[in-house]
Amino acid sequence: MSLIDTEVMRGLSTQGALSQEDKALLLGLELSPRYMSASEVLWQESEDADLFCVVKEGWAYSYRNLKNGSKQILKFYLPGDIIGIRDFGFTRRLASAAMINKGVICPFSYQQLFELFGRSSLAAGIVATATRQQAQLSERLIYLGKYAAHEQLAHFLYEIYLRLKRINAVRDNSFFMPLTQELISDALGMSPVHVSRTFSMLREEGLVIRNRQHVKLPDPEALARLVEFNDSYIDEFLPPSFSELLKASP
Amino acid sequence: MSLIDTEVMRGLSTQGALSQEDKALLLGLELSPRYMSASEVLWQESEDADLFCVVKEGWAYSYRNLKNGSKQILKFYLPGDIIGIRDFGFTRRLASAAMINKGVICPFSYQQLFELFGRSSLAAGIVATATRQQAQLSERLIYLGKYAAHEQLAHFLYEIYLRLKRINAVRDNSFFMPLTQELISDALGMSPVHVSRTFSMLREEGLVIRNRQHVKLPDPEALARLVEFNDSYIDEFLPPSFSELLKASP
DNA sequence: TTACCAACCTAACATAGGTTATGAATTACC
DNA sequence: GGTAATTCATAACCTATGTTAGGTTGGTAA
Repeated sequence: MSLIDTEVMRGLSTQGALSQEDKALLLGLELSPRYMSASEVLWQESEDADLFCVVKEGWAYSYRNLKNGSKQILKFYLPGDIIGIRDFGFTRRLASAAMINKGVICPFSYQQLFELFGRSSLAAGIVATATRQQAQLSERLIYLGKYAAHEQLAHFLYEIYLRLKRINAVRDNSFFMPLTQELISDALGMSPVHVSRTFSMLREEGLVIRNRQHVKLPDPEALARLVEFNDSYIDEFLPPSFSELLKASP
Repeated sequence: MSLIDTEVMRGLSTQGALSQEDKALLLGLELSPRYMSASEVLWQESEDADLFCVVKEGWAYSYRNLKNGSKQILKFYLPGDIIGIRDFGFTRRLASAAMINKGVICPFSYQQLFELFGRSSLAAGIVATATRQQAQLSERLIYLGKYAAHEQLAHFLYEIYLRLKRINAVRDNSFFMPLTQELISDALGMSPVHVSRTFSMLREEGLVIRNRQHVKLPDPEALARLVEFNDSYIDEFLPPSFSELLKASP
């Protein structure tokens, strides 16, 4: 069983348009398979990310450990699935990964993937963008799953705050946010009434001052501590391999 | 303000490695900006997907309308963000998108993006894979946000069922699933006890028969109806532009 | 000014799901 | 084979959040 049988190849092959050259290229990427035991860890959150894997046998999953001791599973991987492509575009793993039962995985290095992209650094950039958006989505998934309403809202506001700061739209810890509580409720999956209640709570604790579309976070760091915010998914630099590639391009 | 100021460019520019040629290429992609009013819809779910947009002014958001009349917001987009890249790799929109307040957006066609990828159909394949994974994640997000436990579990099981069917691992509506209820609870964000309760419920309704790692769905379609399953995100063919590109490659 | 409407707040009540606990069934390990 | 450790089922109780409802505020238009 080779990469030909994986998800990518299935996608490409259904169109009957994969050249022999491409197939050879892909097979060239294939490193030696690894035999994994049940529960064996593929990688841990925040380790260096330099490869992805095709799951050949067995089931695996990716997950994040939460501060309260529990964990949120992001995805289960079945035979033929690719695991680890999510971190392509980041220097470090955003989530841990482990086997469920015993199986076989086949690793591929990101470096080789970069080379596939050839001279177009733009392609890599687009991929990085898509990847980042996915990372933000994962972050939200985690908060929806396991946190209380006030933690969700705090996380949400702090994320908006960081994203606005990047584009210089924050002045004196205040910013413009054209969202109604109803919109926020649709985003966080809670009722509008509870959004209001939760804002009141945060206000009483002096964490958020809100007047219609004007929001002030008197102590952003306190908010961040409340939610144990991990901002690497918002603002990370490109990994070294990216910049190497970019500098090499004419 | 041009694409240079967007997320992609920020990422690439921080490394100081974007060639004049690349910049010119990007600027060439830029179509004429569109002035949008508040609440104006960019596109609706399941429309043809053929472009993405850079939000230049104003806020926007992507969302899915749910069967119960409410909606789940997937993401808010601030000035400088790219909206619609999520659907790259699909023929149709997976979510709707609309403005929040008035603003300006700048559309780019997918077709041009494909051409950027140049001759490497593999690059496009990798992107498509990453995109699909993101789509599955979004689907989960929606279920975490707005649905009751039995709907979440039904959706989860039906998704596993479909993914296993693709790789021929389903026999007589039965399949092997090496997950404990605890793992499932970590994935769905509910307590293990409630997973058990919910399995009991589904069993009593004759929808799911489960014996340890052996699962049978006597009537998969009934399950699918229960959750109004949209399987386009699992099993979609590549869009026409992809196959054109692939056939054109030597 | 007046009327109207959307956004928001707060309260009272209902309920889905969390928590804790106990026992039964399976599986893993000596 | 026997013992321990998982996994699962079910029950009793509790709490966070949903629901319904009524009132306040602020903006907008006639």
